[in-house]
Amino acid sequence: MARMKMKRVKIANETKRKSVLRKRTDGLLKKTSDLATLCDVEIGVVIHTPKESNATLWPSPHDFEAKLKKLLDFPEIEREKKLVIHEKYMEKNVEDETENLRKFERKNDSREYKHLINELSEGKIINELDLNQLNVLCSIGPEELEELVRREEELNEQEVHHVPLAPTVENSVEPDQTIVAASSSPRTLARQMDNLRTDPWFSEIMSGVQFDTGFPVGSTKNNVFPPNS
Amino acid sequence: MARMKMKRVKIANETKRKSVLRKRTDGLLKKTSDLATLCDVEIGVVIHTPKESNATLWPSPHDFEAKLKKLLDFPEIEREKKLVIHEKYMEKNVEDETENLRKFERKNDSREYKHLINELSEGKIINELDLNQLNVLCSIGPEELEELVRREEELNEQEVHHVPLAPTVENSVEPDQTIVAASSSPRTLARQMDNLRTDPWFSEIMSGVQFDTGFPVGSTKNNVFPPNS
DNA sequence: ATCTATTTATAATC
DNA sequence: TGATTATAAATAGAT
Repeated sequence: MARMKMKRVKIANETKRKSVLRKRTDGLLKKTSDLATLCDVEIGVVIHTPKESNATLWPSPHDFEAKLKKLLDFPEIEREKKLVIHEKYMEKNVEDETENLRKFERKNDSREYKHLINELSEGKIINELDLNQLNVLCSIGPEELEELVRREEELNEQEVHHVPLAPTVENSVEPDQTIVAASSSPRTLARQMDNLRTDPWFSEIMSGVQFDTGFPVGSTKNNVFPPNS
Repeated sequence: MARMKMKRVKIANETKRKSVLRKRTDGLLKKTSDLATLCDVEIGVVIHTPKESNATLWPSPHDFEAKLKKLLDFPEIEREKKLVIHEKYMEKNVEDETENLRKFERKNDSREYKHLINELSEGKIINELDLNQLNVLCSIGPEELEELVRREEELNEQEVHHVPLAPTVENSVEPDQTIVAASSSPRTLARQMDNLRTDPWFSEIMSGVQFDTGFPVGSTKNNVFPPNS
């Protein structure tokens, strides 16, 4: 930022890292404060340094708690529907922007989703797909969906229950790079997909990606920000 | 910031305010991401627009929830954390500082927690208590807890299910402005309290306050709460 | 959504 | 730690 452009990787030198943490935390919280004031929104921030045994909360612990409570006290389902995410700056997703774009450019490549359909037919569960694959999944049209259903039925005739259609959520693993589509009740793959496509929460996620990459997934209107605005 | 220096007050024009919200949220989350990467820290951000029924979470809702769950559901892992507040950019906290201190001064007043026990016995749920009351709650010792349990049991014998230990969420009434107390599973009051007392997240909050105000809640060393930490 | 003139944030240095 | 300052980033207003 100053004097020199920094690489977006963990700072090796510990002293420097701590210095940067202090300065940037100040900066971040100032911006946070400004945003909260200017736009009349409530913001909570928690910064936690794993190795150090402390966390920074913004605003005060009391207010932070209140904000969280507001959020957490919504029933889970309702809460999910209210969430809008910014994938743009996902943690550890900084790697290669080019690679990202390249992947997204293929999203309309029919071969891509046909391959996906194959994988899905063969039992790959939606939970295992990465964001890009989910993105491709979104571009699957009605015809392809029908095909998917057909192939699924074929498979089911041959070997019932072989396909793990109702994956359980694995809480013990932290799927940071993976969006997990959790279903509480068993569904067929096609049903699962359809649910996914019409799930507002998922829509939000995908539209968030869309916004970030500039590659529309669904509707182009009012996706990322305040749905009610 | 550009073209003109802005006043640090709520932007009157709504269109402009929303525009600024969008832009600055992007900026804030980019800085958040940078900080998390550069300094290898975990950061959670929630931006909530009171009148809108959604919130922006960083990182993804999934990861954000995972982080929270870590704090809330797995006490044993995060035991020894101490909160540090940044007062620099605290939201309007000046006014009630005195009030805060005054309340904390009473924390060791036994009458205070006996009154609380009364209220609790009468069905007041923990979620409804404010931070100061929770603070008092913390100073309740084993004997008092037992008494609390006794009284609770008495009440339960007399009128089962009358005490709203597990309130339902009222979604139809603008929950954005209200702190809704929801428990996913019914608990006894004593259990609830015990959970609270051993909840590291809560501990953090309380010790953070302690740290913040300079008024020790419990011991000045480590935490207010039961060892294990 | 894009484009600059400016304001901010901050990396390096002391 | 706390300043200083040259430079990178963010962004207000206009398009």
